[in-house]
Amino acid sequence: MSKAIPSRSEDYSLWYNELVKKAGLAENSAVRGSMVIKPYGFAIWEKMQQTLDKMFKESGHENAYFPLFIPKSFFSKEADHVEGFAKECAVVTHYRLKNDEEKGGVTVDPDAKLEEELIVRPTSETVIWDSYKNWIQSYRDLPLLINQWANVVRWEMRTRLFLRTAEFLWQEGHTAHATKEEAEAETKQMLEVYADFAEKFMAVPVTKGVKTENERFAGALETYCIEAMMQDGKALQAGTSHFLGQNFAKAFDVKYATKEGKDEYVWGTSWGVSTRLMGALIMAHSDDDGLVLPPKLAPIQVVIVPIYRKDEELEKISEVANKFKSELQAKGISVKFDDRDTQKPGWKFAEYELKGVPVRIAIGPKDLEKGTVEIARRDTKEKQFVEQDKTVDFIEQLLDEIQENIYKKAADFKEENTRTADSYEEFKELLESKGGFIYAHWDGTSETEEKIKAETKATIRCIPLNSNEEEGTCIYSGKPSKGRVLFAKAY
RNA sequence: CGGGGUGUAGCACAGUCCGGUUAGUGUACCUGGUUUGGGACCAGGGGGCCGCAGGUUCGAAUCCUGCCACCCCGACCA
Repeated sequence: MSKAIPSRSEDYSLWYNELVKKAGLAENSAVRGSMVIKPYGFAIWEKMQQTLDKMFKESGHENAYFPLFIPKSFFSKEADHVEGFAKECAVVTHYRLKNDEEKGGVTVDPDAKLEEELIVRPTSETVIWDSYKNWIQSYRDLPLLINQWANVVRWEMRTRLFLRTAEFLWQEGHTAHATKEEAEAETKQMLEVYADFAEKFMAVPVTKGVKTENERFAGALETYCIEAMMQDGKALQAGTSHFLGQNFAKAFDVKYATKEGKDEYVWGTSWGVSTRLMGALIMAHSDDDGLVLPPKLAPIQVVIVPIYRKDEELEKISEVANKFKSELQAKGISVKFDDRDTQKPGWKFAEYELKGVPVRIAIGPKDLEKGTVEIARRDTKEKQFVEQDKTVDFIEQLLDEIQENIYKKAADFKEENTRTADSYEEFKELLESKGGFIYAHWDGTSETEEKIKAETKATIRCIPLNSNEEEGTCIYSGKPSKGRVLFAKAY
């Protein structure tokens, strides 16, 4: 099968779509807007999950599970929340089918109408806070630090594999605290966890910041986020962490008794990342030959391809290959020895490049003679011969080097495509000609933000956390501004 | 939901304008043989509700109507 994918320069969107499908990550399903995550794609997601789950547990969180269905009435308890999600909810109205006498097949049984409709969760704040009401009585019950791995449904108009699907997988953390300060600290802590994960594991550099009022989570007082840059210069929101204040505590009447015996509302946070991270991972590093995976998240880190003519040769090569396989595995490196005789070496090379396997070892008759192996790295496509007794150490080091290199490449790209604009003309010119991230002054009003969005399609991705205070004037309104914010076109 | 485009073998496409033998090509698949350091070659073979449903016609992949799905551009989107 010809697996060539379109080039990025030709058509970036098409390149992404084809890559996702050809690399065996995911495909569209029979259900509109919902994808099938295929084994290789799911293996990458599982690695992300395992890593994140460990990070959550190390920071004191526990996993739990709450229902998929949420009673409709729960949504209306928090006004901003319902407004934010109402437009994209899937609703369950009946609980039974029956045979269709007229048209054949089955039809919804009108006698099986639910008293109260159920909403398929688009996020779980409401159902979780309803439980928290019963779980929290006293300051001794706090903080409550819960995470849930789940699927959620948001009825999106236009979907794209991983980046925006009607149903997606994610984790959502929901915590309750005695004080505002504690909840704020939690919100920021989880933002740091996300940023660490993105940079150290996904090798994707991110900008940390706070969302403007327009972009804030429905029901939150403050939304923190990490924003990544894709290879086409567009921004991708990779994770969010929300400070909910006492909004949900008040909506669901979650109070605790203080040491002094007074009743107080608890303070909440919620935070999440989704299978959208897969999109970020793919778009940040991959090239026209296929995926480029960071070693820390690659399901297969090293693949060994034998090159042989006769069965005796394969036998000898297998001995060497299996020795490397077990030695590498002993060091915690995942290895696949592809000794299938149904595909030729060249075919396998192309296949594992498409799948983004970081390191490839080829062993052939020449290597047996010389006591070497050929080692190829996916990120730079460099190949070299390495002596067999140095191979294991070499690879261990090489995996670290690849992890670092692809991070650096992405970080350099992000820096090269981050610019400042001091006038609206310059802003529009930069956005049009170069894209990328643009730091510019903004007067702090939603009105200005929306006008800029309408005229240029760029939005304020965030107000960066590390930005220096700098007096200036808004590029749009000319009004005073205390610092630059990050603008970009976004996914 | 609005504008545009596309649905033909697992995948990529031709054929559709102008209806007419048995619907083709590449690739993938199966069999046999030769091969194997970058997607092998030769020979033979199998695979099609032509997106779905209706209609026009002696006859529909082709014409008409409706629907569905996907892609692009908008709108929408934490």
